[in-house]
Amino acid sequence: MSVDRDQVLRSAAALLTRKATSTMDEVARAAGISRATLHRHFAGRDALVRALEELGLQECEAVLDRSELGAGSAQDALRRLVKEIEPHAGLLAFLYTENQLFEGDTQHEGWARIDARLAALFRRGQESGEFRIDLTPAWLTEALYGLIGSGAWAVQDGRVAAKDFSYMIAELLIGGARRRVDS
Amino acid sequence: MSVDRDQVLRSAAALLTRKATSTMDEVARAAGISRATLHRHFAGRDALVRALEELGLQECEAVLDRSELGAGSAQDALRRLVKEIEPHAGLLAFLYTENQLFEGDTQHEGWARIDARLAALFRRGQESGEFRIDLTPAWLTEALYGLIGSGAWAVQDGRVAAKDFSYMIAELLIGGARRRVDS
DNA sequence: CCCTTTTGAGACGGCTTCGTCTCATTAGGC
DNA sequence: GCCTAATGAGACGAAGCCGTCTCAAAAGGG
Repeated sequence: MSVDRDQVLRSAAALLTRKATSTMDEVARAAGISRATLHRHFAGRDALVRALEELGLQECEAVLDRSELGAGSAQDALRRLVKEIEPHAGLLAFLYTENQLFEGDTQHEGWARIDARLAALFRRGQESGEFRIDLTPAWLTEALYGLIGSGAWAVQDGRVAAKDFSYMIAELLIGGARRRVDS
Repeated sequence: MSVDRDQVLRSAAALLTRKATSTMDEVARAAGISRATLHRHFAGRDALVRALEELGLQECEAVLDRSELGAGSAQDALRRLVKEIEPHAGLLAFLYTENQLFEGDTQHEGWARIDARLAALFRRGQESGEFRIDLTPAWLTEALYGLIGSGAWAVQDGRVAAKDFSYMIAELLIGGARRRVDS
């Protein structure tokens, strides 16, 4: 009988990804439970969003761990990362735009850790000579977030095929649109 | 005495860019007018957003015209485009995320025109051999929107210098992160 | 088979925002 | 200097959503 908190979170993530302004009632219905039960597990909307943020952080940390960003070439590490992060792209896109709403508020420190790990990957690529040095690691990190969000929305609306998601993102981020003469 | 409608729109755009959930009262105060006057010019919040969408569309069309996307190399055309669109990046970012909220609703047909013109640019680059053909024009268009949004937010939060905005976007989109061995 | 725990349904008040309205004030043309 | 039109300030009800509460029903363990 007891509600699976994690499953509620995941269904909430899926719904809020599609419609970021969903009400608590819609979130509850999507999870197949009543609004009362939803409130018993999450004190309020803020608590729900913060729990989603926590979930997103955990997923990201896990993805970063699995991707072994320190191994092999930075390019391949980045490809592994994008591939691994694909299942969580929707949640990430939601959290990314949600963060823009918290104007003055201090953001969760966990994101600083994620940002640092991503920036370190780009910096490693620059130091090894794989990546160009005129694009800052901070910007590449930001661009990665943006492309993940764009990709998630484009797939959701059918503008891009789901199977191409990780390829399109990784290739654009790594190689850009220009046709390569070398390699 | 009479209120300058266009100026109200622009201040609303600037505010909503920073805080997409601003109330009508905040929008009015930001424009230096009363809520009553704001309502005299825009029937409601929906009307305001739609007017902003119209403004964004006009700006985009104007930018596309000024950029002369058909002239010269596709790369240079894209660089001109990004440079020209910079002043409107905030409004674009707002409208881009706002569109995600209108789940089922049919979006303004004007965006289809913009999309088509952008996709045509990327297709031209592919046909001329400048751009790779494994990234679809639709995805490149989507990625351009995403990077503009990310860039606008990154500049707003101070993670990227404002002066680097167009360079970072155009270079990443065109050349990617990989270091080029050839020219 | 009973008893405890969890859930669902719904009601309730409160809060925020919206859209409308009124009325006094002010700006600016004539 | 008057007259008209626009504006500001504020009140008002309506609507939507939230958070809490109650109570009956259902589940599931012992």
